[in-house]
Amino acid sequence: MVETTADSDLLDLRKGRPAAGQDPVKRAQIIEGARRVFIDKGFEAASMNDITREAGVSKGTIYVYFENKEELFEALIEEERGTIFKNMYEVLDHFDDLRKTLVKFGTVLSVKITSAKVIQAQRTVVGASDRIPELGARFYERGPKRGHDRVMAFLNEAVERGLLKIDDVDLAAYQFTELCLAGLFRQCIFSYRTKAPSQAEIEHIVTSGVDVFLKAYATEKFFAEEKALQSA
Amino acid sequence: MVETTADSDLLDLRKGRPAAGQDPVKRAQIIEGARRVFIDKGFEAASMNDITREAGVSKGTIYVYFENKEELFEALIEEERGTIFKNMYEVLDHFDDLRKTLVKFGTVLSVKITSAKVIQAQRTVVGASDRIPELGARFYERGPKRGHDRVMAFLNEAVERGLLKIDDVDLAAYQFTELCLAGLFRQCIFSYRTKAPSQAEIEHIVTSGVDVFLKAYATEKFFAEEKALQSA
Amino acid sequence: MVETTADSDLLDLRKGRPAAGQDPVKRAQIIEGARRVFIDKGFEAASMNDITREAGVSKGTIYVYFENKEELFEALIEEERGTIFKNMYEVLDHFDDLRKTLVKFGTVLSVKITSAKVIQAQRTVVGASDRIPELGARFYERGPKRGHDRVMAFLNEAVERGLLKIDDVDLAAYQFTELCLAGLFRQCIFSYRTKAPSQAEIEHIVTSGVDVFLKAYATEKFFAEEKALQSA
Amino acid sequence: MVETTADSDLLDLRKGRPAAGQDPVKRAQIIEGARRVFIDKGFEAASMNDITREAGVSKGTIYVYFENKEELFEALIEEERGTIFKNMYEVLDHFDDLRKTLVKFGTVLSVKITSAKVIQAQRTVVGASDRIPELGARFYERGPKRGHDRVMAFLNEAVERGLLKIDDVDLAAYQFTELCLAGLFRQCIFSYRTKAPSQAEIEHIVTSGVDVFLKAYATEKFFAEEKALQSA
DNA sequence: CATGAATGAGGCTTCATTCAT
DNA sequence: CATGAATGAAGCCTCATTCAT
Repeated sequence: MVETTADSDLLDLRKGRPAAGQDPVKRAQIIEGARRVFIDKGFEAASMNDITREAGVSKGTIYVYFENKEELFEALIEEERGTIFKNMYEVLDHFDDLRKTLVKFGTVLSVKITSAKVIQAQRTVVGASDRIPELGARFYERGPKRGHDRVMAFLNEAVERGLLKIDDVDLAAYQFTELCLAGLFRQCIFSYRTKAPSQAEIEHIVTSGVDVFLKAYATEKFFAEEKALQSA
Repeated sequence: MVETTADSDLLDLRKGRPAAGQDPVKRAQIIEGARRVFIDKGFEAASMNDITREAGVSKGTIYVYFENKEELFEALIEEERGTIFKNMYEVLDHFDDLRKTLVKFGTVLSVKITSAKVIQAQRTVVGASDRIPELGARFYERGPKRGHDRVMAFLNEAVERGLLKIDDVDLAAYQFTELCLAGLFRQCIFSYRTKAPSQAEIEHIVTSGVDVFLKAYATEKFFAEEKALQSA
Repeated sequence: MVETTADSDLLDLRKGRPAAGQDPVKRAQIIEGARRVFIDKGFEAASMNDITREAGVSKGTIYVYFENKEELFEALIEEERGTIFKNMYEVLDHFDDLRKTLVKFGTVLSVKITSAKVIQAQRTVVGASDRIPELGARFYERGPKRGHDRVMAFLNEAVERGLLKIDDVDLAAYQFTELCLAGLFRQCIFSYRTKAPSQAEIEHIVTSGVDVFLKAYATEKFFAEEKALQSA
Repeated sequence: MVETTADSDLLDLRKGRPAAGQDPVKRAQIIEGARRVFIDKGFEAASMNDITREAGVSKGTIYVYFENKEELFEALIEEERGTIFKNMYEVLDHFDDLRKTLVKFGTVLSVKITSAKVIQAQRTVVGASDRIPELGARFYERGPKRGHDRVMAFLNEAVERGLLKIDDVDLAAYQFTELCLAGLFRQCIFSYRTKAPSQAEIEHIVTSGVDVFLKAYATEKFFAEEKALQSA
């Protein structure tokens, strides 16, 4: 699925100047300025003047492209969400070695979610979720929730192949994700960790998480196949 | 452990008449007003006037007790943290039946962390963590982190008793906690869930989480004892 | 008398291609849009964007035809004045039965001046008269004042015919006009009346007004003739 | 009837500082600044900054005393109305010589309504009546309308005394007022006249107006008494 | 020439903080 | 000391006007 800026396909690329609020370059420029300011200061503390300065556009122009501060913020968050979760689930597309796939995906997930940029964006969303609850809900629904569905689909396939035995796949998918993040998310989002975990740390956590997950849900068949593979 | 207002030990009790900002009753009154307003509206949207009204104190008085809005907010968060995490770990104090204890503790933890009030408080902290990173760090360190240490201690005891076999107890403690929350925390904090999970749901999640945890870490001895107990 | 756009005689028609701001159709189009917006919202609250939209012309084009917002407004008011007072005095052109003529004219005058559209236009002019005093002055001079002159001329003729006896015809003309409006103008312009008076009400007022006027100024001759006419 | 600033009687004059938005001196100060600016520029063109400067109070203070710009404006207009129409009708209180009383009252009325200050205030009200129709309506109702009622009462008394014979006293009252203003109001409000009419001019108009009025409505009895009085 | 996107000064309003009472 | 009226900087947003296309 391709994540693009909303409406971008409506833009006519005829010669001449684009219509008001239609120039994708300028829109991107505004969003980029907004990103720097909003992500850095949060919704309330960010001022439209700051964004104006950072984006290098005039105040009036921003208001041609976005109705008001809140809408600009929401557009930014949508963008961020698109960027963050893009390409995150490709690993799950080709069913290969189960353990390896889980580790690989868990690592990608963990690295992404705990990267400095993404944490800051999530912090911004959380901070604004009180004033604009739908914002956080939409972010979660179109971001983490979709990822969760992909994980469920993947686990279901593994069940069908007789490699896993799971009563509640929905719950198991959550468990898997949490095992891969094991504390990192909360630490990061509360600024307890001020920088992203190292690759090594993440690998350690994910390997262990997958291990726990498989010990709980893998079938005899899975372990037999794995043993066979290793002795080969 | 005694939970007191931060800095309270810095207050000097020299002389007879209490110095400015020394009356603990008035202080509590201010904090209580601040709680209602800050938790409800978030840091930026809350106005000192709101707090004044809610606390029933004059503006000047607030400024005697707290340097400024930010400091008042920080003091409130300290208080909240104390309230939230108090009495949360008592279950772990008496080592009894392992599975039961884990389920009991996991339930308490999950209920607490996902309760509407606590989620809102955490959202407020997260939202402010960009502007005041130490705030979130301190919150995490004195709240969740301490809990984590208690869990570690508990797991270590179980290991010593030969009931669990764990390589990395620190990591296992995180895994346990996350298994008990399985997705709930993120769902709540992003306002995807707008109300706290039901008791039944939490029990389902915790039971399953403990199960996974024990399948991964429990020893033969543990299972044998458990079987014996059940057949008794 | 030819009512044209003010200044129209200043437009030079030199050369072949019409100079900037010369196309009278486009000019009318702009004025028409301006009318709808200015009359509806008043000078300050009307935005050039509104006018642009309403007139179906681009902003740049408006600024070719009119120096700025104020000048456009003044041009519009000139137009309005022309429209309002055109054909208002025809009744006075043919000297016929005095009382009937006065009633007929008074009615036309009263209906016109108190019609919703005209009241709104006058309100707009009055509201702008502080900022642009000449605007109101010109409006009055070329509108009501000219009407007043026509009334004076008519009264003079009646005096010459021996039907009226008037010391100060100028004053009498004002008195006549005011008697025909008897309170309506002030009520309308202050929005105390929110809709135009009914035909019946106006007729009642005008009939009475003319009666008062004639009792004060008509000669014996007039009354004798009138009596003769009635008994015939 | 005493016209005072709204709520002024609620002010407690206890020692110390007055409550927020309660200090009548400051309130008057703000209104005075608002008067200068609003009356001079009209509602829309006046800026709160102008008023701030003119009143010598800070912006915040204005907003303690008045909800917003519109409310401040309305308060000002109420004040103005009170000031304008105060003491205007005292002449009618003691029934004395009819013609003299009418002339005296007509003069007071005419002088007042056409004074520069009052005209400007009325212009401001008219200009704002499009945006805030109730404002103009209230102004008219509590100002000119009340005056009209007083005139009606006076005329009724004269009718009862057998000095006047009037079918429609309501209409006659309007006619009387208009005869006393004979064109002046419209001339002033449209800025055709840029300064108030002279005392002599007003006397001329009013004398003539009363003459017309009496010729139309006075009884034989009135003229007989008047004749008797003069020959005495 | 017409267009309308862009500008940025300036409008109304809020609110953390101060300080006279 | 407590109070809360006053301050004024700064926030969001509008709109007359310009000028590149």
